[in-house]
Amino acid sequence: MDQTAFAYRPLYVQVRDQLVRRLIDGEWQPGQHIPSEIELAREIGVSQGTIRKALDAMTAENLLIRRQGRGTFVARPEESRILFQFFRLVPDDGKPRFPDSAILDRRPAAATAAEVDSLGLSAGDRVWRVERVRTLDGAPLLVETLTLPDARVPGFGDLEAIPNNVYGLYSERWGITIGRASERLKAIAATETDAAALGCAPGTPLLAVTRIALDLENKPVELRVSRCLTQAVHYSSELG
Amino acid sequence: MDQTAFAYRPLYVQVRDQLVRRLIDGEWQPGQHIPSEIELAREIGVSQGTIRKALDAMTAENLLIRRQGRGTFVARPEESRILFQFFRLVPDDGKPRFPDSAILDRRPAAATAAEVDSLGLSAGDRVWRVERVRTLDGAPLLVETLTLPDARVPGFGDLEAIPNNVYGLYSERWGITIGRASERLKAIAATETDAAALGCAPGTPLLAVTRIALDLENKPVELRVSRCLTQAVHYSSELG
DNA sequence: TAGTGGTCTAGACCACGAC
DNA sequence: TCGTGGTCTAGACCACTAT
Repeated sequence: MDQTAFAYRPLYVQVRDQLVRRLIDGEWQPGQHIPSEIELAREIGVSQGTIRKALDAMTAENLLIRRQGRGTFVARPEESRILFQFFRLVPDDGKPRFPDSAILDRRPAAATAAEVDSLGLSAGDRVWRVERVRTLDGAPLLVETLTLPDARVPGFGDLEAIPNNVYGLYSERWGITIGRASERLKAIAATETDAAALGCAPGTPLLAVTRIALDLENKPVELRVSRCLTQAVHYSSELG
Repeated sequence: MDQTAFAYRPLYVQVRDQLVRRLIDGEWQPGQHIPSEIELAREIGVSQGTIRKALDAMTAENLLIRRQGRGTFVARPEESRILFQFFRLVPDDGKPRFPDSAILDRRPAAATAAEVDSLGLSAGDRVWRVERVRTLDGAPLLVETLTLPDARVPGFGDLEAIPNNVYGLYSERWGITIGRASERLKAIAATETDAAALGCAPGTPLLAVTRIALDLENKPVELRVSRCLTQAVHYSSELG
């Protein structure tokens, strides 16, 4: 393996990139057992220690799960993992729980300027927009708008139902793995529409969370704007 | 070094703990050059590889800074680092900048129940409370209340001024290093008092950020409640 | 018992910074 | 040129899991 390329990249980084590529290309499916360190070392032609550094890096990125004595597995977008990795709204007095969802609307549209910008589209590109309300213990928690580029999710309009865990859907239906996301939070006042959906008064302060979800190639997949009631719930963030 | 203790801890973790202890005890000051890997390996009696794993772990915790060719240094609570590590409010259209501060009030008090709970105090313990308003380019950005246990910051009342970067103050004055913090975010309506300080209308939606800052031993040092105007600014959070 | 990942070691060479 | 941290290798042993 070329270790003296013009733009120098450590060998273990090159190995990591090659393995990520094989994940993207679907050679290994979510949940699947991948070859052991020794097999990969033989196959790729580097030492076991270098393979280990690459696998450790991918484990840190939540792409793999390693279990001593069992092997290395491709991470799956299960609810429990999503809950831990991507869902930061926590009841003030308890453990994180996954809210239920009810779809309010699903329709195709032309991307707005903001969507073009966030999702890396071109003017006039088609998108799907989904509006849903999510509840915790029956009480409305948030309303959110999901925007998906039509080109990324062919056949989206034919789906009979949209599951609660849409990241699992993206993975199963289109082989798209959400690797990371960036969120922007603001405090806003509830509009008439939001207030009706949430059962609160117009003007109620809401936590607006704008999320861009990226796949393993860091290409944007989904834009999500959530408006959340935070009376009994907070957004949790760990620094450092 | 005992590697077969009852509660098994990897050698490199034991080394890390020992080195963190030496940081806490002040053997190495912020900014100082610590011994090289080879020296530490000789001194502690483990291999250079084990020292490296311990130092890498501490680097990942932002306790150390390593520079190829120069050496390993104790991280300093400089503005630029704090800005990156602990300050998540970013102008919508630009790079993070450190806001200016103006102290509104500073007074001793008995800890409230919430403060007792957050800071691990006992009922009746004394605290210092600081109220300040912070501005970005002259425009009010947020008002915040800092609460410090009196026992942790002897002589706090004698300070002539309270600097903008209080984490730097904690480090210089009392040898306290803030290692991490956890934040809880909610959307609230501006009170009359907050509105007056921020120059907005009462009832304006504000982002309320409640932060507990912890030292290297994971003991709480400061409770901070910030109420932020988010018209031109957002709270940035990276997931994954 | 066999196979996996986790830890630890020892030594080589490379890239970077200071002199 | 020297000393630093960064990478890479090879091999040993340990802890965990499945059979």
